[in-house]
Amino acid sequence: MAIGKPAQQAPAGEPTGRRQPLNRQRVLSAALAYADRHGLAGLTMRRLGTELGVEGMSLYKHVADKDALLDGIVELLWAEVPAGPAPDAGWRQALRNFADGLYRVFGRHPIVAPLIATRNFVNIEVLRRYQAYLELLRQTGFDRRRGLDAIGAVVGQGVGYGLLALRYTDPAPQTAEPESNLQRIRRITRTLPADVPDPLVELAVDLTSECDTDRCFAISIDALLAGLAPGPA
Amino acid sequence: MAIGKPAQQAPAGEPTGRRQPLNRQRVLSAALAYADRHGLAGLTMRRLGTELGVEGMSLYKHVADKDALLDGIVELLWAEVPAGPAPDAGWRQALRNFADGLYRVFGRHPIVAPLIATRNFVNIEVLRRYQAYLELLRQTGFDRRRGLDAIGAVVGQGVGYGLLALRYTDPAPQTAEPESNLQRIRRITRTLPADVPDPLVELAVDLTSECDTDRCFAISIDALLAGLAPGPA
DNA sequence: CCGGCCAGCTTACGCGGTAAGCCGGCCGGG
DNA sequence: CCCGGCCGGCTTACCGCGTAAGCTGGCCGG
Repeated sequence: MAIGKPAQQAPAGEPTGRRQPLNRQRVLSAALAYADRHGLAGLTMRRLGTELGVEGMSLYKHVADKDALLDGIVELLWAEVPAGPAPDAGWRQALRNFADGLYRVFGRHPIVAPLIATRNFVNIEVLRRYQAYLELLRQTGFDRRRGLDAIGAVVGQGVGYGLLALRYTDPAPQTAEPESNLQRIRRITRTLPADVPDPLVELAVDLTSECDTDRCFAISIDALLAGLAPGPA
Repeated sequence: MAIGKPAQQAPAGEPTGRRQPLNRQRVLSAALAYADRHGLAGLTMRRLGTELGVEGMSLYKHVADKDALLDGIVELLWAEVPAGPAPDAGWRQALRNFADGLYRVFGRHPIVAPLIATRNFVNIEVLRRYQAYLELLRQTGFDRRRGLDAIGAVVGQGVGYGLLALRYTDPAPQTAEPESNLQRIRRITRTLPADVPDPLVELAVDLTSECDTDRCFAISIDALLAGLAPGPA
């Protein structure tokens, strides 16, 4: 074998010996950060390894497999959502906050957040939040089932609009200077068949600029909350 | 080279010669069907090729690359949504129908439909539908921008609840006989840390059985539509 | 002082996407 | 009637991925 790194002794900074050992948390946050920057397709066990100064295979000591890694990322994303209602908030305000926090996660992690919608949904962070808000709802007179439905509705909106906002904006290039109008049109058109009638192209352009997803979200969460009410099923 | 299929002449059914040549449509629907049955991870260019009686590489004559294939599948999914308002329907009814059609796609293609939320959003089928419904809204007094917002809101709900319904149900096993209650608990718990408190486990179980996503969806789409109104921004 | 343990390393396998080029049959022009 | 080009499909080859299996060297409790 090659000698590997001869200096297992920490290069300069660690007290006792060897570098700070990995653990699930460090692996997951590194994965989230890496995917945020390099895209989901760019996230690879080997590359994540190098990022952490470690061989790819070593990660398997801390996550079962790549699926588990992705599920762990989802956990981290949920951890950014308010963990429970503010102490003085009414239930509507609390749920609005909850949904809003969820919605915002998509803005902060445009590339990674869709995992929330596509991977295993149930994880501790989710359960903790559901329980906290459910508790509040029960105190307000919701029965368990109605409460779960209400929370579900609110989560559905957060996720739905969060995704929609991304999709409307998404294929943005992220280069230094903003793209010209013509460039944008060409980019949008490229995935479409050649014979798309002009009005549809215009529509496509408007979709990425005219729509105010934030406002749509606010409006419809308010409408929803107005339509909900305590009581048994 | 190997002789390949010696009988290029159609085996029994085709008139002129060789098998019916592939085309984008056939490739896409085969891909959708295959992924429906074998999962997204199971969908492979080579395997899809064999499914179509063709070598994997041949598919690249009809789709640019795998990404384009997936985007094409999304197109097919959208094609299942009502293309425009029924002639006699009011705008609320039309939008409800639209959202509902979208929502149902997730039920019909539980494995594949999440692609709608994660891949390129803009494609012709989408544009066609947006235009059709936008047209109706404008006739009702919405200005273009408000109309787009309304459609967006409705789509957001369809997608959001569609996904949520899947996630609540999802990790179902699809074996012949239904799993025992204990099996289900174990399955749900497996992805969670070992020390989850019991109430959270109970919550997890309830999430997959107690929640009535259909009803949540109906309620909140109604609430939303009630809250929308024509007029300029 | 030493035995076990465990984080991380190495090797190796099968499979995925796809670039590049090849071939053989059909079809339209001479 | 012949022939040249075209085009659908085939072949080969490359590189990177996820991961099974086993190894190793240093730390730590006895």
